[in-house]
Amino acid sequence: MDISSIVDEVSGNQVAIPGLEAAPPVVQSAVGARAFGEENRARLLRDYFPRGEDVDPALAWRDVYRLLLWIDRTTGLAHCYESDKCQPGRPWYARSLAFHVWVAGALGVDPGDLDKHIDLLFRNATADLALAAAKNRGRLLPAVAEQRKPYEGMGLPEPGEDPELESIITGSLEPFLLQKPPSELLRNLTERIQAHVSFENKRKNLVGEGFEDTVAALLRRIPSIAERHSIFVRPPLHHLPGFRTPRANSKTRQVDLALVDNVSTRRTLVSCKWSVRSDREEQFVSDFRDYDQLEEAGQDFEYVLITNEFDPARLAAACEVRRQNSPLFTAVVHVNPAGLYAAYRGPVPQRGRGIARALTHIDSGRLSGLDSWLTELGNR
DNA sequence: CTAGAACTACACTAGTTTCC
DNA sequence: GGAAACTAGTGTAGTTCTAG
Repeated sequence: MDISSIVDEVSGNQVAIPGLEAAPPVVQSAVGARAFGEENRARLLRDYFPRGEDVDPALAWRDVYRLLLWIDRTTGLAHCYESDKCQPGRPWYARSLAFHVWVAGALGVDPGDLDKHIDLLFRNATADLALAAAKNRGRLLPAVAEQRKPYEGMGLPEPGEDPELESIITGSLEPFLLQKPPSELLRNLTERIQAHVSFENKRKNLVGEGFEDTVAALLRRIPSIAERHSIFVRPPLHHLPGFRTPRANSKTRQVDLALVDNVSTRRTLVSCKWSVRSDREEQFVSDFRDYDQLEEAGQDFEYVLITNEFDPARLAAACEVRRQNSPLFTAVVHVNPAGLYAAYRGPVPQRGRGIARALTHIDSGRLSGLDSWLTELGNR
């Protein structure tokens, strides 16, 4: 089937021009001990954005996906949902396919090349991490020798040894092997495989605050917003006007992101969550209650959720959750609802009550996109 | 009635930050 | 310098609900 026809169908107003954009290089550079730390993330973001260039609110979502979206290794497709539910044959595989094709088209790249154009933050950070790890390994070698010394000659396993994995490798390759590979080589191979797998587990440590940093970086590069607002990343609440310091023995409260309008002093507290779990929906309400209790100016403040969640039920729940007699969130913002459309509608008809609920919220504007939220913010 | 969707709850990994 | 505390998002399993 011709891919471009699907792209046209599901990508809405985004024009797909496969191969148009050159893949940005993954660069390695010197870094301190914390590859995923705030400082290194800030540096990676500075490197990513062209110096002195403004961000177009309508296209900001592209930067979010280029920086943060990743390929699920088990399916080879852009990640939009838990990997177990995305396995071939299961319902979310169809949605992942549709989303993958949509996002490639919307970014103007070939679906087969998408991996080279996204996940820049993590790929650069892990390159830095690998560098730091290589440095550390050599440093610890003398200590390792010292620790193992008393047990010399007892045939203790070497670090990194994984007999089961080794037997899988040798077992499946046996018909093609003239001889058993040297154990040194096998251990090296298993270590590399383990490192490869464990890299993926580190992603969650970057996505959380990395998403907050990315949104802040975008806000700062949109002149109509930046000129009018003070932008705070993970500020203690009492650093914002109109919020008091917590009592001596209670913890200081932080919020993911905050915007304060310099003219009207309107305050917007933002919760940035790449994805949402139902057991953390509770947290939205209790967070808000805490914020509300620290408010001392007697003024309303906005509470906004920015997310890339794809589960329709969770999105609908976020749109519908209430406190007292009004919606909890002033706005619920998805990185790009067109991606949701692509996944839910796709070439294969979708069923399910959650999807219908989520689509209602998109159509009504209750669930908005980063583009319209940023544009509206700039036009105030 | 049944398969799949939705929900719930907890486990897990691996990072940063804080405190001594 | 290192342990403990904290935080993030994801994995996963069991249960309940619901559309066809």
